[in-house]
Amino acid sequence: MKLSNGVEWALHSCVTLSQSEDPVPAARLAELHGTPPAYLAKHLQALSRAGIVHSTAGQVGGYVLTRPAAEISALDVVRAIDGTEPAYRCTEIRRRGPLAVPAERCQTPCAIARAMAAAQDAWSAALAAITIADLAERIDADSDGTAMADVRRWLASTG
Amino acid sequence: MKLSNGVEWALHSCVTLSQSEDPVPAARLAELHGTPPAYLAKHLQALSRAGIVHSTAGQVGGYVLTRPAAEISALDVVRAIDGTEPAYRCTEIRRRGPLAVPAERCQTPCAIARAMAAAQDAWSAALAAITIADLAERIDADSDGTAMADVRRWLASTG
DNA sequence: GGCCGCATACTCGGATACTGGGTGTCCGAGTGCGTTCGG
DNA sequence: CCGAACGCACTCGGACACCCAGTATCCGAGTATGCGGCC
Repeated sequence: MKLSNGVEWALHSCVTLSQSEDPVPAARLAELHGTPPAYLAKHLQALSRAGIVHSTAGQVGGYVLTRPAAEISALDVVRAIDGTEPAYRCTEIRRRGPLAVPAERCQTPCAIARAMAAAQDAWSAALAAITIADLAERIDADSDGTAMADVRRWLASTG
Repeated sequence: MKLSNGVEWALHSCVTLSQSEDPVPAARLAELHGTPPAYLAKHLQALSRAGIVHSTAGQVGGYVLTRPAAEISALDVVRAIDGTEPAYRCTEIRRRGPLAVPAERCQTPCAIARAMAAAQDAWSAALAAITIADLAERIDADSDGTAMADVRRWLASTG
């Protein structure tokens, strides 16, 4: 099980966007995070499709969060990048082979699928409980309250 | 995020093995589950390397669980197949770019990495709480107590 | 001086190559059983 | 009749192709800005 690398970039980008009222171009986010600009842009498109960020074209265009950072969960971002499909997909092994279970007895999911789904729910719940605002606050705390101010200052500068 | 297909086969195989005292060849497990024999064998090798099953060669060889099914968690099986590496790997974005955090301030993991690790822990805990014996019991309950008996009967038959 | 139109530079968005891990398969090495031969 | 040696069939184990999703990149479409010209 491997999570796309873009998830990390998207989460950092959302935290950064939470510090700016004005649109921030993808190229600028890429510069700040030290990532390939074109590839980061691809993931930002996914965030846009998911309705997490709003994009504006033109000379002073860029990306802005569509709603307050406290209303965007880490789960929202992860699902936007990685998709909503669960990690475990039951292929209905029980309905194959010499001991195949007839279809009419497969109303409820396989017990193994239920266990895996419960684990996925626990994972999702943990991510749903964390918001972008929480992440920004914690990053700030890790740096004794200077990190987010530095980001705001850098975003305001002409680069 | 996508979980290897072999995880499903491995879990079903372990449940099946929990119903047999005698070694069960990979080909027989593949026949019961309707899976490609060679590919299933590959995953059983992983279970063997992880110490979950013991393999015996020779004419009446096959695979046997190394310990009671109640002492094998779903997490053990998943990790044997999928590896122990966490889904989210922090690439230390904070240490790159114009606002790079100096190394001496990176003693603790990034707040984002901590959040993702917490989610992974929740996922792992949910799987660790389920044993192969639990799964066998639930599958039996789903079938009104006939499934495991059918498996035992089929394994005992000469096929 | 104010307003309108246009060229411009910048932005996003999707379409296009490349690569690594998962998928699937095969054959060789090794082992325990059954048979057979000798005592 | 009993024991040991042999052959065998069956098993696992690792090494070898194939394919899709993630990785990375580029160029075209569209838009808000700023300037210049006109009234």
